Amino acid sequence: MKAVSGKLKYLRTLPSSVSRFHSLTPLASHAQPKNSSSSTLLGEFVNFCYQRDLPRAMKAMAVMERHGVYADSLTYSELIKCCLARNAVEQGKLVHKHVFSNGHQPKTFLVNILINMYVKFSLLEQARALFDQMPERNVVSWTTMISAYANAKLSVRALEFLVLMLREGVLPNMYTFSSVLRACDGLVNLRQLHCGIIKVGLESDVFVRSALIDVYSKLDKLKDAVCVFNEMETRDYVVWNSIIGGLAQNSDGDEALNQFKMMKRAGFSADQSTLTSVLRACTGLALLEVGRQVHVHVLKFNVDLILNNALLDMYCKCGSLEDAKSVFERMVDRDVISWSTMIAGLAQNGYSREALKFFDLMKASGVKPNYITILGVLFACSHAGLVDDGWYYFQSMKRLYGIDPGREHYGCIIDLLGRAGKLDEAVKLIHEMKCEPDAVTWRTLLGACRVHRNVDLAIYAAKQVLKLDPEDSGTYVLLSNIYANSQRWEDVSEIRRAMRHRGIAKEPGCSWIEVNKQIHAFILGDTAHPKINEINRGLNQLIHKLMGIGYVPETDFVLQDLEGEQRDDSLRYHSEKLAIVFGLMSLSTGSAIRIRKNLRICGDCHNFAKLVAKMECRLIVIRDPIRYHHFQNGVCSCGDYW
DNA sequence: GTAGGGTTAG
Repeated sequence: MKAVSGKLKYLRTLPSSVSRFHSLTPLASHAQPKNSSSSTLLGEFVNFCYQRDLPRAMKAMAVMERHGVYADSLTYSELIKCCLARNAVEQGKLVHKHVFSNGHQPKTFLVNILINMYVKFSLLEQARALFDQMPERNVVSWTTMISAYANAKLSVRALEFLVLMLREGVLPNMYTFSSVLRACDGLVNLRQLHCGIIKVGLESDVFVRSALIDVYSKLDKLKDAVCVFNEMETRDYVVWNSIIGGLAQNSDGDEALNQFKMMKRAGFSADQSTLTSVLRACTGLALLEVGRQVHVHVLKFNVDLILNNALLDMYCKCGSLEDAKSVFERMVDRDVISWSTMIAGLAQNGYSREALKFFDLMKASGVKPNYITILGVLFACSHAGLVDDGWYYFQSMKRLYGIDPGREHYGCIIDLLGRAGKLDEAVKLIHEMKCEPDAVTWRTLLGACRVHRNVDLAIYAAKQVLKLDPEDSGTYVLLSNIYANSQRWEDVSEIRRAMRHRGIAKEPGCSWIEVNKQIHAFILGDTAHPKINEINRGLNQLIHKLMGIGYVPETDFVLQDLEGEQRDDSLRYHSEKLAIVFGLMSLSTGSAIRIRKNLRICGDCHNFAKLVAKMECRLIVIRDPIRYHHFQNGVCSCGDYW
């Protein structure tokens, strides 16, 4: 065996030169390396690497190591790519050992690739060890580590590495910033980073911009996100997706849909991410018909799980469970989110038994429930008044599924006990909670007090709500009504004073209905709708007809008007009543009337909707901020508890 | 060789 000449070591072989080695006999397992020349050995190895023949390349590499033969960095990078593609962790480690085995320090380029390999194998410690040993680290070395930490949600470490990098005098590039932005979980850091980006002149990079848009919207700074978006001269489809996603996730569905139109106008077509966000916007706005239109485009991506989950949720939240079930049945894959969406969707829409059946099916299919799944299950129990089942699931969730009950789970049980009239037990549970009750917890109890007309406890619960959420106008109104009903005028004026002092005004009730893919909004006392006179006439006639079958407009609203619209002459014109009449006028006979509201539905409107549904033989679905009400044949799916 | 966007509750 001839000694290997220095020239041969780290011979630079470009991919275009691969053909040079094609004529060489491949290194068979029985080949005698002793008879092979160094160049033949190397040639075969290079060939195997570029052919992505991992087993043979690994064998050849072992032989080379025994003979002190080494290839060039580019060939090793091909081999590492091959290990990554095959998820061959052990082989990857051998390559690492091999390139360091001749006592030479490999090129920075190659070490960066090895670090990246460990990162992709989720072996962060190995990546870090390799990084620490490097005599020289360039921007790629630093960015690879920063990106790894950002992916692993180790935000502090990612930011720390940026600082260390700057201290070492390495200038971050657009890759560094788009990586580190993902690790940014505070506004102060974000503002600093944004300044840094502008300072080094990278603010026009599309990757950096889309990351900025994303982080600003995740930190609830939508205005800043929109600002970054508007300042852009060139936008690509990811930038569009970032802004549409940001808007949809921040409950600005209108603007998300608007930007989606602009995106199409700018010549970009929607991909899975775009459609997911558009569906989320439809979900928030309860736009069933627009959602159905989007569904047609979703069919192109029928194996995309996230997109299908968003579609499921859209149908559930728009109150069309038949569509949701049909999508669910056709899905190729279903994960815990698909099942949880169905369980919560069925429960919220009043199909508790079916929700629990889905939970059994989910377990049978081997999918493990998570925190949110159990919430849906408990919600289903509380909705159907299944006190024992609810308790069972609540008390066994830790043991069976390893999930600690959180505030929301307690909330479901408080609701369950409250619905069953067990108010004392509900209060006891609040005091026994392992986590601090919040405004939502107390509001849940307040809801139960409203249903069971427990004035003293309602006052107590309302005070607790206001301690934790002093801006909650609905609770002020409710408390003031309770005091008024008990002739406690001093307390009434105290509440009004507090409201004035804090600048809290009652939010006007608003209902939305979708007709011909257009949203029609009705606001209490608002006469802006072009057909308002016709609607008012229709409403008066309808009320007259309903009174004939026993409708008595309610006047006693204390403890009924939980966050609902005002109790006065305008009661007759509550926004959902206007929306129902408009629905009757505009939608074809027999089609469902679907309405979304910003406030809880009041007792009178609830009664009104039940009777209209019966008299007109219509399904009326009203989604308030908490619950869904399906009115059919004179009854509501909520069982008159909300 | 290093980078950006999407799903369940509240």
